[in-house]
Amino acid sequence: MDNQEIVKILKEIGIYLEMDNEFFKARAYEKVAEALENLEEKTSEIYKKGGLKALGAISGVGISIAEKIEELIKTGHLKYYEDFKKKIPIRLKDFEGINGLGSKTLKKLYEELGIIGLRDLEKALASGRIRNLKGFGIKSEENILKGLEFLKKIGGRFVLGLAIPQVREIESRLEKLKEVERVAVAGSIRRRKDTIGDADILVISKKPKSIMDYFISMPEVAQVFAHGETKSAIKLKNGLDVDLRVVSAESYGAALNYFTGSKDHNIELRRIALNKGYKLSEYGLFDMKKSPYGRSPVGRQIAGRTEEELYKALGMDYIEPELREMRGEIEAAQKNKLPKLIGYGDLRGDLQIQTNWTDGANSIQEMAEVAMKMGLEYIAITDHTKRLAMTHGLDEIRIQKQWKEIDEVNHKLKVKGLKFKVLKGTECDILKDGSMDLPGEILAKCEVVGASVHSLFNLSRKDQTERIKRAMSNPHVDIIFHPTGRILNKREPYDVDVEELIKHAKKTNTILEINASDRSDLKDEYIRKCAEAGVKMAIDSDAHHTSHFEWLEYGIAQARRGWAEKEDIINAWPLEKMLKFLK
DNA sequence: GCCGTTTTCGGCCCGACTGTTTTCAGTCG
Repeated sequence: MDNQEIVKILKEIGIYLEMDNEFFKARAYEKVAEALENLEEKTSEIYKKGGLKALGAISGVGISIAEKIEELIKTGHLKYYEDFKKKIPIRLKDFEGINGLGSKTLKKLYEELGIIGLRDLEKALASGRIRNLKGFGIKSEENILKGLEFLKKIGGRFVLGLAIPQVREIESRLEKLKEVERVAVAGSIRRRKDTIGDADILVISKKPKSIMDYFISMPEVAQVFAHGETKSAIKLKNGLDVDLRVVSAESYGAALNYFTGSKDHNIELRRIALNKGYKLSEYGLFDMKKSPYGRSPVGRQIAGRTEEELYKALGMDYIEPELREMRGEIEAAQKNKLPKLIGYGDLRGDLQIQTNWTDGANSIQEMAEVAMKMGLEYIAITDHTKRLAMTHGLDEIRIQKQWKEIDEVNHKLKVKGLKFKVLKGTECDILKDGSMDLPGEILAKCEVVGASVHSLFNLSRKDQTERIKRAMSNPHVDIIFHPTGRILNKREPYDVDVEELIKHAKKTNTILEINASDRSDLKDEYIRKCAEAGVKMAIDSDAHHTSHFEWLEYGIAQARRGWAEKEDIINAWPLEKMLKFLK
């Protein structure tokens, strides 16, 4: 049984416990589910190695839950869970993501109307049975109906790069309102998670009403969930949920911190505050002891105007939003041991770019001009190779012709007195056995050799790992592009032992790519492993169009989420140093 | 159900908004 299945069952137990008003037990199960979700190692492996004791070492796992996990791993079943299912046989997964349907409502819908799946729900809505339930009305029926529509249409999470432009557009329109003093985007967007569930926007204002009225009546609004003086929530026509909160300047830092999350990070901060005799809320950090009136229920505000003073008052260094995932950042901040993250302006080059020689839209010259405007100092042209026939991939002859064009572009730049450099590169296909799609003598003449898997995604884990390791061992291969092959919301990664790849990258001095497009590959956890292992990485746009250089920002964001510093990223280095490092 | 230097019992983050209510439960983040 893999982690995902265990996580799903633990989460469902949490929902069942909520139905029985066992909130703290529910939270205990949820916490373990979250811990397992972030676990690299398989839970079954942990159990195999260390038994119940090793399970108990996982954060939040005590005797009771450890035994339940043991039962799941050993037998594939869990009586405790199945008893819940017998009592209330709802397909909980069906209702995930429908706004407004929580555990209590689901229980009621089952007990009163026998609803166990989406189809039952649709029928009940159509026949008007829901609006006649006690505690329900026309509005509740409408809300469920709308939630259902969106679940069918979109369902799930947005890729960061798709959500950010739209949210920034709303942000800039809010900024122009005269009642608005300041706007900030918080939530998982500020943490730059690679996919996001919704958007949170904060506004400082003393006159919230007109801002809220504007917000809920924007042309792209599809549905209004909430419309209050300090909080409003909407769904956009494209399915993205956006929350807007109005806060005061005194509370801005505390509110920004609170609405940025992550939830677990916030809970830990609040716990630390409590231990110090403080209370932390989105309104600020309050000292409950030192109130002039003794132990007042309000307390005296000691921080909250800025995030910086908040972290300081809690006795730790400022933590960048990208790190706030409860992956050791609080402990590191307490010990002054946070990494100095690579900055958003630190990239000097881009080492994966396609042009109209293959499946790109623009010429080498055009790509170079825009890259220069973006502030880069060098790019590598890395068109596909012949194996990828649908892109008209380059063979030995055509790539040499391309080199001539690159020489011409470089010459023109030089004549103009520009320092910008275009490098000769390739995105060479890795064949089934790990050999390369272009001969060694051609690769030897490329300045940057990237190697990619574009075929046979379903090889066994062992074969896929060996295939890529062999490519790494090739004396010409500098970088493995998009090492796990995933595409956000579209394609799962192929089965490959990334830890083994990281080890072999270290051994062979091969660079692993952080692909900044919607592949977001490597992902943050692997980036952190690379940084820890001393494996260097490259953040590349994988641009197929001049507009795609903007994606680099998302690649840097993921690198930061992986605790990467400037020294870990070779294209944050000056050209000479970078070239010297390549094989 | 978990956990611990306020510790083995008694807490567990905390507040806004909605819809259906005559005072609040449910949901969300």
